Amino acid sequence: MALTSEEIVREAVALLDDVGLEALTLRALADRLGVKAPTLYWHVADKRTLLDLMAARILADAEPEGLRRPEPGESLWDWVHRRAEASYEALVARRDGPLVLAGNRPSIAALPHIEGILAVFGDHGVAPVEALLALTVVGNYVMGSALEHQAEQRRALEGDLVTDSELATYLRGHVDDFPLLITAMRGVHGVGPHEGFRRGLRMVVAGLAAAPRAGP
Amino acid sequence: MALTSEEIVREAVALLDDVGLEALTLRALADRLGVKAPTLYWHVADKRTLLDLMAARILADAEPEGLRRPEPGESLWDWVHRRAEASYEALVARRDGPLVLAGNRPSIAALPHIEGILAVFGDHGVAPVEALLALTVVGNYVMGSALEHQAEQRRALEGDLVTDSELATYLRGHVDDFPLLITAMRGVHGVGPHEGFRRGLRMVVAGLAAAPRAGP
DNA sequence: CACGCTACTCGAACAGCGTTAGAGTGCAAG
DNA sequence: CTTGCACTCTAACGCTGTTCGAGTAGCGTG
Repeated sequence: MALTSEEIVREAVALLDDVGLEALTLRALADRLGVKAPTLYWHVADKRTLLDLMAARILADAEPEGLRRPEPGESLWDWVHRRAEASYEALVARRDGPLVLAGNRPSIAALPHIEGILAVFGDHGVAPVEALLALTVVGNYVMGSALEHQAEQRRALEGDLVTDSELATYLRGHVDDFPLLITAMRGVHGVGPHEGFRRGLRMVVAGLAAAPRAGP
Repeated sequence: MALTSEEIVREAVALLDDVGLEALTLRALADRLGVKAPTLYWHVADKRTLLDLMAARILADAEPEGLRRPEPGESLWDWVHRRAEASYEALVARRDGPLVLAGNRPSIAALPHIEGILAVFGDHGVAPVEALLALTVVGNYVMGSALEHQAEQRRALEGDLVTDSELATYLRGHVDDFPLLITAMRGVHGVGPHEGFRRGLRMVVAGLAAAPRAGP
Protein backbone atom coordinates (compact mmCIF):
# COMPACT_ATOMS: atom_id res chain seq x y z
CA MET A 1 0.00 0.00 0.00
CA ALA A 2 1.46 3.29 -1.07
CA LEU A 3 2.24 6.04 1.37
CA THR A 4 0.52 9.37 0.83
CA SER A 5 1.76 12.79 1.83
CA GLU A 6 -1.42 13.40 3.78
CA GLU A 7 -0.79 10.29 5.80
CA ILE A 8 2.71 11.51 6.50
CA VAL A 9 1.45 14.90 7.66
CA ARG A 10 -1.22 13.33 9.85
CA GLU A 11 1.26 11.00 11.51
CA ALA A 12 3.78 13.82 11.86
CA VAL A 13 1.27 15.85 13.82
CA ALA A 14 0.55 12.83 16.00
CA LEU A 15 4.26 12.35 16.59
CA LEU A 16 4.55 16.02 17.45
CA ASP A 17 1.94 15.55 20.13
CA ASP A 18 3.84 12.58 21.52
CA VAL A 19 7.43 13.78 21.57
CA GLY A 20 7.46 17.52 20.92
CA LEU A 21 9.07 19.59 18.20
CA GLU A 22 12.68 19.02 19.18
CA ALA A 23 12.36 15.24 18.96
CA LEU A 24 10.37 15.35 15.74
CA THR A 25 12.97 13.76 13.47
CA LEU A 26 12.45 12.31 10.04
CA ARG A 27 13.83 8.98 11.14
CA ALA A 28 11.40 8.75 14.04
CA LEU A 29 8.54 9.73 11.76
CA ALA A 30 9.59 7.10 9.25
CA ASP A 31 9.75 4.48 11.99
CA ARG A 32 6.24 5.39 13.02
CA LEU A 33 5.10 4.87 9.45
CA GLY A 34 6.91 1.54 9.11
CA VAL A 35 9.31 2.96 6.55
CA LYS A 36 12.87 4.23 6.28
CA ALA A 37 13.71 7.91 6.36
CA PRO A 38 14.70 8.54 2.72
CA THR A 39 11.32 7.27 1.62
CA LEU A 40 9.73 10.41 2.99
CA TYR A 41 11.62 12.45 0.42
CA TRP A 42 9.67 10.88 -2.38
CA HIS A 43 6.44 12.33 -0.95
CA VAL A 44 7.64 15.54 0.71
CA ALA A 45 10.28 17.89 -0.61
CA ASP A 46 11.80 18.98 2.65
CA LYS A 47 11.46 18.93 6.41
CA ARG A 48 10.73 22.60 6.12
CA THR A 49 7.79 22.05 3.78
CA LEU A 50 6.64 19.18 5.97
CA LEU A 51 6.45 21.65 8.84
CA ASP A 52 4.55 24.03 6.57
CA LEU A 53 2.04 21.31 5.78
CA MET A 54 1.75 20.45 9.47
CA ALA A 55 1.15 24.09 10.27
CA ALA A 56 -1.59 24.31 7.66
CA ARG A 57 -3.26 21.22 9.06
CA ILE A 58 -3.05 22.43 12.66
CA LEU A 59 -4.49 25.75 11.59
CA ALA A 60 -7.33 24.07 9.74
CA ASP A 61 -8.15 21.96 12.80
CA ALA A 62 -8.30 25.15 14.83
CA GLU A 63 -11.23 26.48 12.78
CA PRO A 64 -14.23 24.27 13.48
CA GLU A 65 -17.33 24.37 11.38
CA GLY A 66 -19.57 26.39 13.69
CA LEU A 67 -17.28 29.41 13.68
CA ARG A 68 -17.39 30.27 10.00
CA ARG A 69 -20.14 32.78 10.55
CA PRO A 70 -21.77 34.35 13.60
CA GLU A 71 -24.73 32.61 15.16
CA PRO A 72 -28.04 34.28 14.31
CA GLY A 73 -28.40 37.30 16.55
CA GLU A 74 -24.80 37.14 17.72
CA SER A 75 -22.92 40.41 17.66
CA LEU A 76 -19.89 40.77 15.41
CA TRP A 77 -17.45 41.21 18.25
CA ASP A 78 -18.85 38.36 20.29
CA TRP A 79 -18.20 36.21 17.27
CA VAL A 80 -14.63 37.52 16.97
CA HIS A 81 -14.17 36.74 20.62
CA ARG A 82 -15.47 33.20 20.21
CA ARG A 83 -13.25 32.58 17.20
CA ALA A 84 -10.17 33.80 19.03
CA GLU A 85 -10.93 31.69 22.08
CA ALA A 86 -11.39 28.58 19.98
CA SER A 87 -8.15 28.97 18.07
CA TYR A 88 -6.26 29.71 21.27
CA GLU A 89 -7.51 26.52 22.83
CA ALA A 90 -6.74 24.50 19.72
CA LEU A 91 -3.26 25.98 19.60
CA VAL A 92 -2.53 25.33 23.23
CA ALA A 93 -3.94 21.80 23.16
CA ARG A 94 -1.50 20.75 20.45
CA ARG A 95 1.99 20.29 21.82
CA ASP A 96 4.41 22.91 20.50
CA GLY A 97 1.63 24.04 18.18
CA PRO A 98 2.46 27.75 18.40
CA LEU A 99 6.12 27.03 17.70
CA VAL A 100 5.27 25.15 14.54
CA LEU A 101 2.93 27.88 13.41
CA ALA A 102 5.33 30.65 14.31
CA GLY A 103 7.39 30.52 11.13
CA ASN A 104 4.67 29.68 8.67
CA ARG A 105 2.39 32.07 6.87
CA PRO A 106 -1.01 30.74 5.93
CA SER A 107 -0.94 29.24 2.49
CA ILE A 108 -2.95 30.49 -0.46
CA ALA A 109 -5.55 27.90 0.44
CA ALA A 110 -6.50 30.06 3.44
CA LEU A 111 -7.35 33.10 1.35
CA PRO A 112 -11.01 32.25 0.65
CA HIS A 113 -11.46 31.74 4.37
CA ILE A 114 -10.11 35.20 5.12
CA GLU A 115 -12.28 36.68 2.39
CA GLY A 116 -15.29 35.11 4.06
CA ILE A 117 -14.40 36.67 7.38
CA LEU A 118 -14.00 40.07 5.79
CA ALA A 119 -17.46 39.60 4.27
CA VAL A 120 -18.94 39.02 7.70
CA PHE A 121 -17.28 42.20 8.93
CA GLY A 122 -18.73 43.96 5.93
CA ASP A 123 -22.21 42.76 6.84
CA HIS A 124 -21.74 44.53 10.15
CA GLY A 125 -20.59 47.74 8.55
CA VAL A 126 -16.84 47.40 9.07
CA ALA A 127 -14.66 48.32 6.11
CA PRO A 128 -12.17 45.73 4.81
CA VAL A 129 -9.11 47.62 5.99
CA GLU A 130 -10.41 47.93 9.52
CA ALA A 131 -11.54 44.32 9.45
CA LEU A 132 -8.15 43.02 8.36
CA LEU A 133 -6.50 45.13 11.02
CA ALA A 134 -8.79 43.75 13.71
CA LEU A 135 -8.17 40.24 12.43
CA THR A 136 -4.40 40.51 12.65
CA VAL A 137 -4.51 42.26 16.02
CA VAL A 138 -6.56 39.45 17.53
CA GLY A 139 -4.48 36.85 15.72
CA ASN A 140 -1.22 38.29 17.01
CA TYR A 141 -2.55 38.48 20.54
CA VAL A 142 -3.72 34.87 20.38
CA MET A 143 -0.41 33.77 18.93
CA GLY A 144 1.64 35.62 21.54
CA SER A 145 -0.46 34.29 24.37
CA ALA A 146 -0.35 30.71 23.17
CA LEU A 147 3.39 30.96 22.68
CA GLU A 148 3.95 32.24 26.18
CA HIS A 149 1.65 29.67 27.73
CA GLN A 150 3.43 26.80 26.02
CA ALA A 151 6.85 28.18 26.83
CA GLU A 152 5.87 28.04 30.48
CA GLN A 153 4.47 24.55 30.00
CA ARG A 154 7.64 23.34 28.35
CA ARG A 155 9.71 24.68 31.18
CA ALA A 156 7.61 22.72 33.63
CA LEU A 157 8.19 19.53 31.63
CA GLU A 158 11.93 19.93 31.38
CA GLY A 159 12.07 21.10 34.95
CA ASP A 160 15.32 22.96 34.50
CA LEU A 161 14.24 26.56 34.56
CA VAL A 162 11.97 29.09 36.12
CA THR A 163 8.50 27.62 36.20
CA ASP A 164 5.60 29.42 37.75
CA SER A 165 5.71 27.40 40.94
CA GLU A 166 9.47 27.79 41.30
CA LEU A 167 8.95 31.47 40.78
CA ALA A 168 6.31 31.43 43.48
CA THR A 169 8.61 29.80 46.02
CA TYR A 170 11.39 32.19 45.11
CA LEU A 171 9.06 35.11 45.63
CA ARG A 172 7.95 33.71 48.97
CA GLY A 173 11.58 33.92 50.04
CA HIS A 174 11.75 37.62 49.10
CA VAL A 175 8.38 38.89 50.20
CA ASP A 176 9.76 42.27 51.15
CA ASP A 177 11.42 42.87 47.80
CA PHE A 178 8.42 42.23 45.56
CA PRO A 179 5.20 43.01 47.44
CA LEU A 180 3.25 44.10 44.36
CA LEU A 181 4.35 41.20 42.22
CA ILE A 182 3.38 38.77 44.94
CA THR A 183 -0.13 40.10 45.38
CA ALA A 184 -0.48 40.17 41.60
CA MET A 185 0.62 36.55 41.25
CA ARG A 186 -1.68 35.55 44.08
CA GLY A 187 -4.58 37.20 42.29
CA VAL A 188 -3.72 35.53 39.02
CA HIS A 189 -3.32 32.17 40.72
CA GLY A 190 -6.84 32.45 42.07
CA VAL A 191 -8.39 32.20 38.62
CA GLY A 192 -7.50 29.43 36.20
CA PRO A 193 -4.43 29.50 33.98
CA HIS A 194 -6.33 30.42 30.85
CA GLU A 195 -8.51 32.97 32.56
CA GLY A 196 -5.82 35.59 32.11
CA PHE A 197 -5.94 35.10 28.37
CA ARG A 198 -9.74 35.35 28.38
CA ARG A 199 -9.87 38.54 30.37
CA GLY A 200 -7.21 40.07 28.18
CA LEU A 201 -9.03 38.99 25.07
CA ARG A 202 -12.19 40.66 26.29
CA MET A 203 -10.32 43.95 26.69
CA VAL A 204 -8.58 43.66 23.35
CA VAL A 205 -11.82 43.00 21.53
CA ALA A 206 -13.48 45.82 23.41
CA GLY A 207 -10.72 48.13 22.27
CA LEU A 208 -11.21 47.05 18.67
CA ALA A 209 -14.97 47.44 18.89
CA ALA A 210 -14.73 50.93 20.32
CA ALA A 211 -12.13 52.33 17.97
CA PRO A 212 -13.26 52.21 14.35
CA ARG A 213 -16.44 53.65 12.88
CA ALA A 214 -18.29 50.39 13.53
CA GLY A 215 -21.66 51.76 12.66
CA PRO A 216 -24.62 50.77 14.83
CA MET B 1 43.41 37.23 27.38
CA ALA B 2 40.70 35.07 28.82
CA LEU B 3 37.34 34.73 27.18
CA THR B 4 34.34 35.78 29.24
CA SER B 5 30.81 34.50 28.96
CA GLU B 6 29.54 38.04 28.44
CA GLU B 7 31.86 38.43 25.50
CA ILE B 8 30.52 35.19 24.08
CA VAL B 9 26.93 36.34 24.45
CA ARG B 10 27.67 39.71 22.90
CA GLU B 11 29.36 38.16 19.91
CA ALA B 12 26.63 35.53 19.62
CA VAL B 13 24.04 38.28 19.28
CA ALA B 14 26.18 39.99 16.66
CA LEU B 15 26.51 36.70 14.78
CA LEU B 16 22.76 36.26 15.01
CA ASP B 17 22.30 39.62 13.33
CA ASP B 18 24.68 38.60 10.58
CA VAL B 19 23.58 35.08 9.72
CA GLY B 20 20.25 34.40 11.42
CA LEU B 21 19.19 31.81 13.95
CA GLU B 22 19.45 28.76 11.72
CA ALA B 23 23.08 29.43 10.87
CA LEU B 24 24.02 30.32 14.44
CA THR B 25 26.31 27.36 15.11
CA LEU B 26 28.78 26.98 17.92
CA ARG B 27 31.61 26.42 15.48
CA ALA B 28 30.84 29.63 13.63
CA LEU B 29 30.59 31.51 16.91
CA ALA B 30 33.93 30.05 18.03
CA ASP B 31 35.52 31.07 14.73
CA ARG B 32 34.28 34.60 15.24
CA LEU B 33 35.90 34.63 18.67
CA GLY B 34 39.18 33.21 17.38
CA VAL B 35 38.69 30.02 19.31
CA LYS B 36 37.62 26.41 18.77
CA ALA B 37 34.14 25.16 19.54
CA PRO B 38 34.79 23.05 22.67
CA THR B 39 36.25 26.07 24.39
CA LEU B 40 32.79 27.60 24.59
CA TYR B 41 31.72 24.79 26.88
CA TRP B 42 34.04 25.97 29.57
CA HIS B 43 32.17 29.28 29.80
CA VAL B 44 28.63 28.27 28.85
CA ALA B 45 26.87 25.08 29.85
CA ASP B 46 24.81 24.51 26.75
CA LYS B 47 23.66 26.03 23.51
CA ARG B 48 20.26 26.20 25.13
CA THR B 49 21.51 28.31 28.01
CA LEU B 50 23.50 30.41 25.57
CA LEU B 51 20.23 31.18 23.80
CA ASP B 52 18.69 32.01 27.17
CA LEU B 53 21.50 34.44 27.88
CA MET B 54 21.12 35.95 24.43
CA ALA B 55 17.40 36.35 25.01
CA ALA B 56 18.02 38.10 28.31
CA ARG B 57 20.48 40.46 26.66
CA ILE B 58 18.16 41.22 23.74
CA LEU B 59 15.36 41.90 26.17
CA ALA B 60 17.54 44.18 28.25
CA ASP B 61 18.54 46.14 25.16
CA ALA B 62 14.86 46.57 24.37
CA GLU B 63 14.29 48.57 27.55
CA PRO B 64 16.14 51.83 27.25
CA GLU B 65 16.75 54.12 30.15
CA GLY B 66 14.08 56.71 29.45
CA LEU B 67 11.24 54.22 29.65
CA ARG B 68 11.64 53.08 33.24
CA ARG B 69 9.07 55.59 34.41
CA PRO B 70 6.59 57.89 32.71
CA GLU B 71 7.70 61.37 31.76
CA PRO B 72 6.40 64.02 34.10
CA GLY B 73 2.84 64.73 33.14
CA GLU B 74 2.59 61.71 30.85
CA SER B 75 -0.47 59.56 31.29
CA LEU B 76 -0.07 55.96 32.42
CA TRP B 77 -1.40 54.49 29.22
CA ASP B 78 0.62 56.75 26.98
CA TRP B 79 3.64 55.42 28.81
CA VAL B 80 2.50 51.82 28.32
CA HIS B 81 2.06 52.61 24.65
CA ARG B 82 5.53 54.09 24.35
CA ARG B 83 7.11 51.13 26.14
CA ALA B 84 5.37 48.65 23.85
CA GLU B 85 6.36 50.54 20.75
CA ALA B 86 9.99 50.67 21.82
CA SER B 87 10.26 46.97 22.57
CA TYR B 88 8.50 46.10 19.32
CA GLU B 89 11.00 48.11 17.38
CA ALA B 90 13.94 46.64 19.26
CA LEU B 91 12.60 43.15 18.69
CA VAL B 92 12.03 43.66 15.01
CA ALA B 93 15.36 45.36 14.45
CA ARG B 94 17.25 42.35 15.77
CA ARG B 95 17.28 39.53 13.24
CA ASP B 96 15.24 36.53 14.43
CA GLY B 97 14.91 38.32 17.76
CA PRO B 98 11.34 37.18 18.42
CA LEU B 99 12.27 33.59 17.62
CA VAL B 100 15.06 33.62 20.16
CA LEU B 101 12.84 35.20 22.76
CA ALA B 102 9.94 32.88 22.04
CA GLY B 103 11.11 29.98 24.15
CA ASN B 104 12.69 31.90 26.98
CA ARG B 105 11.03 33.27 30.07
CA PRO B 106 12.59 36.32 31.66
CA SER B 107 15.13 35.32 34.24
CA ILE B 108 14.90 36.18 37.91
CA ALA B 109 17.02 39.22 37.16
CA ALA B 110 14.01 40.77 35.46
CA LEU B 111 11.80 40.62 38.55
CA PRO B 112 12.83 43.93 40.09
CA HIS B 113 12.11 45.57 36.77
CA ILE B 114 8.59 44.15 36.72
CA GLU B 115 8.08 45.19 40.31
CA GLY B 116 9.01 48.72 39.32
CA ILE B 117 6.45 48.74 36.55
CA LEU B 118 3.75 47.51 38.91
CA ALA B 119 4.69 50.34 41.24
CA VAL B 120 4.11 52.87 38.46
CA PHE B 121 0.71 51.35 37.80
CA GLY B 122 0.04 51.60 41.53
CA ASP B 123 0.86 55.30 41.45
CA HIS B 124 -1.89 55.68 38.90
CA GLY B 125 -4.40 53.74 40.95
CA VAL B 126 -4.24 50.40 39.14
CA ALA B 127 -4.14 47.33 41.35
CA PRO B 128 -1.25 44.84 40.90
CA VAL B 129 -3.43 42.11 39.41
CA GLU B 130 -4.88 44.39 36.77
CA ALA B 131 -1.44 45.84 36.10
CA LEU B 132 0.15 42.43 35.57
CA LEU B 133 -2.70 41.46 33.30
CA ALA B 134 -2.29 44.60 31.23
CA LEU B 135 1.45 44.00 31.08
CA THR B 136 1.13 40.48 29.74
CA VAL B 137 -1.62 41.45 27.30
CA VAL B 138 0.53 44.14 25.76
CA GLY B 139 3.58 41.90 25.90
CA ASN B 140 1.82 39.07 24.11
CA TYR B 141 0.48 41.40 21.45
CA VAL B 142 3.93 42.84 20.87
CA MET B 143 5.46 39.38 20.75
CA GLY B 144 2.89 38.04 18.32
CA SER B 145 3.19 41.06 16.06
CA ALA B 146 6.98 40.97 16.01
CA LEU B 147 6.91 37.25 15.29
CA GLU B 148 4.57 37.67 12.37
CA HIS B 149 6.48 40.59 10.95
CA GLN B 150 9.76 38.71 11.02
CA ALA B 151 8.21 35.57 9.61
CA GLU B 152 7.17 37.64 6.61
CA GLN B 153 10.61 39.20 6.44
CA ARG B 154 12.32 35.83 6.52
CA ARG B 155 10.13 34.57 3.71
CA ALA B 156 11.17 37.54 1.62
CA LEU B 157 14.84 36.72 2.24
CA GLU B 158 14.56 33.06 1.38
CA GLY B 159 12.29 33.90 -1.51
CA ASP B 160 10.66 30.49 -1.62
CA LEU B 161 7.22 31.13 -0.21
CA VAL B 162 4.31 33.49 -0.08
CA THR B 163 5.68 36.96 0.54
CA ASP B 164 3.45 39.97 0.68
CA SER B 165 4.30 41.09 -2.82
CA GLU B 166 3.86 37.62 -4.28
CA LEU B 167 0.55 37.51 -2.49
CA ALA B 168 -0.33 40.83 -4.05
CA THR B 169 0.39 39.64 -7.59
CA TYR B 170 -1.54 36.45 -6.95
CA LEU B 171 -4.47 38.49 -5.75
CA ARG B 172 -4.25 40.73 -8.80
CA GLY B 173 -4.81 37.62 -10.86
CA HIS B 174 -7.98 36.76 -8.96
CA VAL B 175 -9.56 40.14 -8.46
CA ASP B 176 -13.05 38.76 -8.74
CA ASP B 177 -12.52 36.09 -6.08
CA PHE B 178 -11.19 38.30 -3.30
CA PRO B 179 -12.54 41.84 -3.69
CA LEU B 180 -12.58 42.62 0.03
CA LEU B 181 -9.13 41.22 0.70
CA ILE B 182 -7.73 43.24 -2.17
CA THR B 183 -9.13 46.56 -1.01
CA ALA B 184 -7.97 45.71 2.50
CA MET B 185 -4.43 44.97 1.35
CA ARG B 186 -4.41 48.12 -0.73
CA GLY B 187 -5.41 50.12 2.31
CA VAL B 188 -2.74 48.48 4.44
CA HIS B 189 -0.12 49.02 1.77
CA GLY B 190 -0.86 52.74 1.77
CA VAL B 191 0.49 53.17 5.29
CA GLY B 192 3.92 51.90 6.32
CA PRO B 193 4.60 48.31 7.29
CA HIS B 194 4.74 49.03 11.01
CA GLU B 195 1.75 51.32 10.98
CA GLY B 196 -0.57 48.35 11.31
CA PHE B 197 1.10 47.37 14.54
CA ARG B 198 0.86 50.93 15.85
CA ARG B 199 -2.80 51.33 15.07
CA GLY B 200 -3.52 47.97 16.64
CA LEU B 201 -1.49 48.84 19.69
CA ARG B 202 -3.49 52.03 20.13
CA MET B 203 -6.71 50.03 20.17
CA VAL B 204 -5.34 47.38 22.51
CA VAL B 205 -4.13 49.96 25.00
CA ALA B 206 -7.42 51.79 24.72
CA GLY B 207 -9.23 48.59 25.55
CA LEU B 208 -7.03 48.07 28.58
CA ALA B 209 -7.48 51.64 29.74
CA ALA B 210 -11.25 51.48 29.46
CA ALA B 211 -11.80 48.14 31.14
CA PRO B 212 -10.47 48.11 34.69
CA ARG B 213 -11.34 50.52 37.48
CA ALA B 214 -8.50 52.80 36.50
CA GLY B 215 -9.41 55.57 38.91
CA PRO B 216 -9.17 59.17 37.71
C1' DC C 1 63.88 28.95 41.19
C1' DA C 2 60.78 24.95 41.09
C1' DC C 3 56.53 23.30 42.34
C1' DG C 4 51.93 22.21 41.72
C1' DC C 5 47.41 24.12 41.09
C1' DT C 6 43.97 26.32 38.75
C1' DA C 7 42.08 28.40 34.63
C1' DC C 8 41.62 27.77 30.21
C1' DT C 9 42.13 25.85 25.39
C1' DC C 10 42.47 22.33 22.11
C1' DG C 11 42.30 17.84 18.90
C1' DA C 12 39.79 13.90 18.22
C1' DA C 13 35.90 11.67 18.33
C1' DC C 14 30.77 10.30 19.03
C1' DA C 15 25.94 9.92 17.96
C1' DG C 16 22.49 11.97 15.64
C1' DC C 17 20.57 15.08 12.24
C1' DG C 18 18.74 16.38 7.25
C1' DT C 19 19.67 15.04 2.84
C1' DT C 20 21.37 12.74 -1.63
C1' DA C 21 22.78 9.08 -4.99
C1' DG C 22 21.90 4.99 -6.83
C1' DA C 23 20.40 0.46 -6.80
C1' DG C 24 16.52 -2.45 -6.24
C1' DT C 25 11.51 -4.05 -6.11
C1' DG C 26 6.84 -4.78 -7.57
C1' DC C 27 3.11 -3.91 -10.57
C1' DA C 28 0.50 -2.27 -14.58
C1' DA C 29 0.45 -1.47 -19.53
C1' DG C 30 1.82 -2.53 -24.21
C1' DC D 1 7.63 -11.14 -21.98
C1' DT D 2 9.27 -6.75 -21.77
C1' DT D 3 9.29 -2.12 -20.72
C1' DG D 4 8.59 1.59 -17.69
C1' DC D 5 6.90 3.88 -13.85
C1' DA D 6 6.02 4.31 -8.77
C1' DC D 7 7.96 3.56 -4.78
C1' DT D 8 11.31 1.94 -1.24
C1' DC D 9 15.67 0.70 0.21
C1' DT D 10 21.00 0.80 1.63
C1' DA D 11 24.89 3.51 1.98
C1' DA D 12 26.93 7.50 2.61
C1' DC D 13 27.87 12.68 2.93
C1' DG D 14 28.53 16.89 5.63
C1' DC D 15 26.92 19.07 9.36
C1' DT D 16 25.39 19.66 14.18
C1' DG D 17 25.85 19.75 19.58
C1' DT D 18 28.58 17.66 22.84
C1' DT D 19 32.23 14.86 25.59
C1' DC D 20 36.90 13.15 26.82
C1' DG D 21 41.32 13.65 27.86
C1' DA D 22 45.50 15.80 26.92
C1' DG D 23 47.90 19.98 26.87
C1' DT D 24 49.45 24.86 28.18
C1' DA D 25 50.00 29.37 30.42
C1' DG D 26 50.21 31.94 34.50
C1' DC D 27 50.32 32.43 39.46
C1' DG D 28 50.91 31.85 44.53
C1' DT D 29 53.62 29.23 47.55
C1' DG D 30 57.62 26.45 49.21
